[in-house]
Amino acid sequence: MRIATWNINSVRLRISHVLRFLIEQNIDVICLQETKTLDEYFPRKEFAEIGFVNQYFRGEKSYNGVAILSKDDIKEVKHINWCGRNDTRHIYVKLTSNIELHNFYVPAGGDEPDTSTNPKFEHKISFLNEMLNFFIKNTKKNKILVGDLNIAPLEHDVWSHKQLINVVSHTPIETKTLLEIIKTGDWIDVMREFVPHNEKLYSWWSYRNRSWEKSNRGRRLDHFWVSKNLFPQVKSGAIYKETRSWERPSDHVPIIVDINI
DNA sequence: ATGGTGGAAGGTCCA
Repeated sequence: MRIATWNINSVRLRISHVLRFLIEQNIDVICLQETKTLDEYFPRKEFAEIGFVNQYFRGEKSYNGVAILSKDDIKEVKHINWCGRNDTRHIYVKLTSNIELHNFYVPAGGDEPDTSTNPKFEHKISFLNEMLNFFIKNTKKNKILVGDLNIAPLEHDVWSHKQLINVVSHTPIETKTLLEIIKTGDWIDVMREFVPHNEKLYSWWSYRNRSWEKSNRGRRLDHFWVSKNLFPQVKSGAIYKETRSWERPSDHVPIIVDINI
């Protein structure tokens, strides 16, 4: 089974990109973040026409929004309202193989990395602490967690560890908490099993840099984790950078993982 | 130190 995750920054604007990607890469299950549309406007028909007939999504106008679309049946769908907000940042399903697949869009956190002055950063840290507590209690096997987690946890997940150490997405409180979630939840950070920790690895390049590819000031904000027991079944993991060069791209690129299930 | 761009909006917030 080939599972992908992608923050597409508007599913309606980017529908042709997503369809092209799904077809060209022969994806079976796609997890989207930042769909940015109400459910009534979600492009159901376009996805169904290329085989993604099982569609589960939660969206809102302008902000957030997550979706899990699958060619194969899905057994159940749920979500959690993290931090007591109904803000469409999470959805999870049970695949027919009984694997629980979580799709997250973690708050970006605003500019100032100070929980006492910046409510957005406070929200992000609270969200992470709730994730930590949830996955400490929920240590079942057969889980996958993907999404835009808006944190680049390792030194070489950013173009300059030194210059970004006080920039939201790479501050110690964020990276420490994310690594703690991985550790206590018994997760495997799949992409870092395929790319050594001393090599740069990014999934996002800012729109604010026109020559994004040449300057290559990226960050690894998007993630694909599997519970430890599943990792032997993972056959490949790749960040599909090509989409960043497509016309009017998302600032994030997809991750593709092949897993025998 | 600042601003750079893009998306949903149709002003302004968010990333």
